[in-house]
Amino acid sequence: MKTRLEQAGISPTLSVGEVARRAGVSVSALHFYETKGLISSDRTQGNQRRYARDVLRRVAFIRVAQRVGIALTDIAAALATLPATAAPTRADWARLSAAWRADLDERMAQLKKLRDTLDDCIGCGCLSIDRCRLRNPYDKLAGQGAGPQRLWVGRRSLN
Amino acid sequence: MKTRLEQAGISPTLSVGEVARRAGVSVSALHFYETKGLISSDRTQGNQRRYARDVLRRVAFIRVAQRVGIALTDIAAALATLPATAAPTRADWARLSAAWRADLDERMAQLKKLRDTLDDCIGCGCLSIDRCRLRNPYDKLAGQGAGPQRLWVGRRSLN
DNA sequence: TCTTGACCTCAACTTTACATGAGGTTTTAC
DNA sequence: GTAAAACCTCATGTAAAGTTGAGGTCAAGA
Repeated sequence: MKTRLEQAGISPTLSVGEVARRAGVSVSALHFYETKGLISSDRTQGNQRRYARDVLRRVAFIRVAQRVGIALTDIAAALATLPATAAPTRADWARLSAAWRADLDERMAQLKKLRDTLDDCIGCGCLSIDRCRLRNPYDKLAGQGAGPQRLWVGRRSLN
Repeated sequence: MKTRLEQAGISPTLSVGEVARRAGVSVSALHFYETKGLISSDRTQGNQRRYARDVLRRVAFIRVAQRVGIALTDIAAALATLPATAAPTRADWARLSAAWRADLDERMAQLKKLRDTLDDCIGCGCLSIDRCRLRNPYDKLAGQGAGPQRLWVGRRSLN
């Protein structure tokens, strides 16, 4: 007997294939995220994955964060602050979001600076000297956990 | 006999070590950039690299571009539009800059959108549906060359 | 029931962007 | 003129973020 959700085509849990299709990522990527602890699943008797619906939110978050250049390990660290047991509340997400706000602000500022001054800055040669703010590869990260941390904005870790 | 520049500690060409120190990258990275065609050098009798001073500008450009998530192959393509023979003029850099402007604008907009709406968008679940603009992984790239091209903003190529 | 498509694990491969080390040569500084 | 520091090439290694494939199991529809 199907629930009303199921009759409406909405099952209470999702298979990998469903999540892959709906989140726009590959099945292997989902497996990979699971090995890295970014998402988790229950299993059926037959050992197949069944995801709670909030996995879609998590995966969306992962992709968006990756898109702004944040490494999976850092995303994992952030996601680890969400309750693993139940669907995170809005407040949980908001807290996580706040933790990243300073970092996102920094990235934005850098990008804006790059965009606004690329002509002048490169043209005048200031990119070639050490003091140019665009060239300074380090900056502060919002205290995520304890103490100050370093952020290499390129492709490295936040830690 | 040294030139006045040399007497002032400014030699007309730079060794790898010098470039590495001044540009804040490793020697092996410079070698690597050279194999990928992002920079080039003359050689001494003894086969050691000697760089023209504009290599500093190029390397600075490379790092900044990488920082905003652009892949080396794309950076190489952009740098290939600069004159290889002589030091690029300000206009050369400006042209290159203009070619990237739309892309940088897009990235900025995405980042801003992410920052501004992370709370609401994630909290309300809109990140989990397909229509959310933050989740749309494709967008247009400023015509760099001929015809429209696709941009996967994550870590993939611009092409 | 039975078959076909979706899943499972695990190992091996891929790409990007370098780093490291061996073994040998050049420059520079005294 | 010699020794140390810097450089050279080439091969191999590394980390991140997956992908691909083999060999086998599960589940849903006719």
